[in-house]
Amino acid sequence: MPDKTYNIGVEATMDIIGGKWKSIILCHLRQQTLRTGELRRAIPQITQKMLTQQLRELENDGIVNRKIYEQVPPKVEYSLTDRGNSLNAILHQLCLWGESNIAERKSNGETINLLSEEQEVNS
Amino acid sequence: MPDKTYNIGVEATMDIIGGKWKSIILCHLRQQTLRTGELRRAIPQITQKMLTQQLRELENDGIVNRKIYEQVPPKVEYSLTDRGNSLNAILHQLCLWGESNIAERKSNGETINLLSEEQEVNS
DNA sequence: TGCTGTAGATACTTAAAAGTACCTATACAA
DNA sequence: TTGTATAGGTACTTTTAAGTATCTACAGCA
Repeated sequence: MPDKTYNIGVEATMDIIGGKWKSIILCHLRQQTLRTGELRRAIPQITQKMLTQQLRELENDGIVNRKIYEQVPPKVEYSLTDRGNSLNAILHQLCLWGESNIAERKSNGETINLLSEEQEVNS
Repeated sequence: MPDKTYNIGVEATMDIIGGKWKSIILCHLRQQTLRTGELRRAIPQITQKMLTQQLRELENDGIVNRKIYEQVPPKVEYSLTDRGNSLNAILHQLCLWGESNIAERKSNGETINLLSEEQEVNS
């Protein structure tokens, strides 16, 4: 796809963080390097295929680093690039906004939940 | 859809600003109230159907206000709610990040363009 | 010897998002 | 009287994103 044209900056940014998983993956990479399996366990609903696919795209966009340890069984670590870090600072604000927005809407009587790592649902 | 559960704040935020058009629409509503037609002209590629649909969803999420003037021909104005304004402050940063990211990538030899309202492509 | 964990790839299917086409109704201008 | 602008609605199709199932290869453990 040669020569992609955007009409506004946010369109370009959304091209990078859009979709169901990328923003979630990036938020988990905030402040820490994670192995593939650690990411997968941090985001239980994601499939191996989607995780790999999204990480590849983020790598191609220069947002995450992929470090391969040449050993068996394989070990691969993902971390944010400088560009990824600058983006993640804003993403973190979106994360905080989402949390307070949920709190606001819950106090309005809506039923929306944010699961913390602690309070798991045991149904 | 009763009882939606999110695992991380950014997931909830993306539920609101995700998709191809919403972030763009919101950025255009920054600092100004716009009529439907003004929005449509500001975002030439969007269709009437998508514009209306996305605005309805943003209204349901408490992000935009819809003010109907009971007159013929119809007049409808869209503006940001307080909640919309708090979200838009962050969205504006994503916009700026996108612009500088494009500049960065262009200096790297990639061909990506950001059209300002001035410099139209005359091919 | 067979099972688990590691990090993928690939073909295929399903679900969701976006786009197209065509419809309403009325005021105003040429 | 025909065309334009206003702000939509609705049925249908196409495109894109996401999900499912199954495959590789090797080390270490019981």
